[in-house]
Amino acid sequence: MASTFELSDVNVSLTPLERFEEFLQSRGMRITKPRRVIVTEVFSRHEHFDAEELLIRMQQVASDAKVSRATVYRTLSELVNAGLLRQMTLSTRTVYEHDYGYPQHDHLYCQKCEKLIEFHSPELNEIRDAVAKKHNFNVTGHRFLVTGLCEDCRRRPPRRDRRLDHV
Amino acid sequence: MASTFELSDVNVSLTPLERFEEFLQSRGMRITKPRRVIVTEVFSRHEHFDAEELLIRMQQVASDAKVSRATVYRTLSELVNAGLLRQMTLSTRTVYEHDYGYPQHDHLYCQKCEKLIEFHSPELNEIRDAVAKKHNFNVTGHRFLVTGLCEDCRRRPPRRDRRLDHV
DNA sequence: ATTTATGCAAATCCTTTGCAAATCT
DNA sequence: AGATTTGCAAAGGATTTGCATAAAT
Repeated sequence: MASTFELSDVNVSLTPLERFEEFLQSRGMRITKPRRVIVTEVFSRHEHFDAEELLIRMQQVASDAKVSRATVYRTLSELVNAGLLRQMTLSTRTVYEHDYGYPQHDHLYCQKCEKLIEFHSPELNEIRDAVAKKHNFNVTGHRFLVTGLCEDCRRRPPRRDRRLDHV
Repeated sequence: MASTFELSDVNVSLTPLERFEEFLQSRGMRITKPRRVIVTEVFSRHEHFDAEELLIRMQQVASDAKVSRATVYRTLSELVNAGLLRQMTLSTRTVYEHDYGYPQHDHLYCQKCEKLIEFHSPELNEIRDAVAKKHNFNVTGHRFLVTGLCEDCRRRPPRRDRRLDHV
């Protein structure tokens, strides 16, 4: 059965946890301890992370709050569905980042140190929408990843392995 | 030992096979039958494909030209290194497309039928380079993927599963 | 004759799933 | 109580790897 939840209903003044609880309720899902603990941990830091990194962090919190790998994966998926997290696939791993209450942005990706640098570009959306219009395409989002070498890594001789170019 | 091959040395008038042979030689790698057969098959069609699809195509060619799965993967990787193919990771699979002798472009990705529509946008590079300059970032490439619904799929009610938004 | 590449099957990595037990409402 | 969620371990899918054999230089 389709949920009645719509993005326009988002109340931006809620904390991520409150927002997630609202989402769970709207779908008839339960507010459980593992879910609460995961959201709290996820939003305690702003850096990008992957499932395995989060799992390790989860295993370091108070022993009565430990969560299994399966639940970490399942909850990350729900957080994406809820619009709290955004996910993207880099060359090897799937990374997550905060989406809720965080402005839209894109990334510079350093192929050497794997650092992700965020930037904001309104012009990009204009280009995107113009292209979409031309193709009668209905845009729901985009992903723009600029690959190369960050400031720090430029000092060392760059590597030239095409294998890493795709991300 | 580092190869002396540089992108500026590319002779654009070569066929993909010739170009690959040149690449192999420059690296002291051997020109083998499986490699020749794969390159020929890969460049016999322009559509995007993944490793498994190519493997199936390989198994349908003349029986004396069959190639194993491992060799398909290994050769695809070399074709990317050689600059003949470009690869990108979609939600589930890694797809390849012709790069050699083909103009730079980006894609509209239909989340429903998984179609990839190519488009060209010079303005995009300007934005990219401007942002990079601001961050003292050395660009080697980029990937811009616009997600949504293509013209054909717009006629049916769109799905709203955030899980598919990341590609 | 050497050295590299291939094919096979086993191994790996990341993620998902089945199911009984635990936890919510 | 009744339904959903969790944790575990096993299953999956895609890709990589070790090693003996085949092929290229």
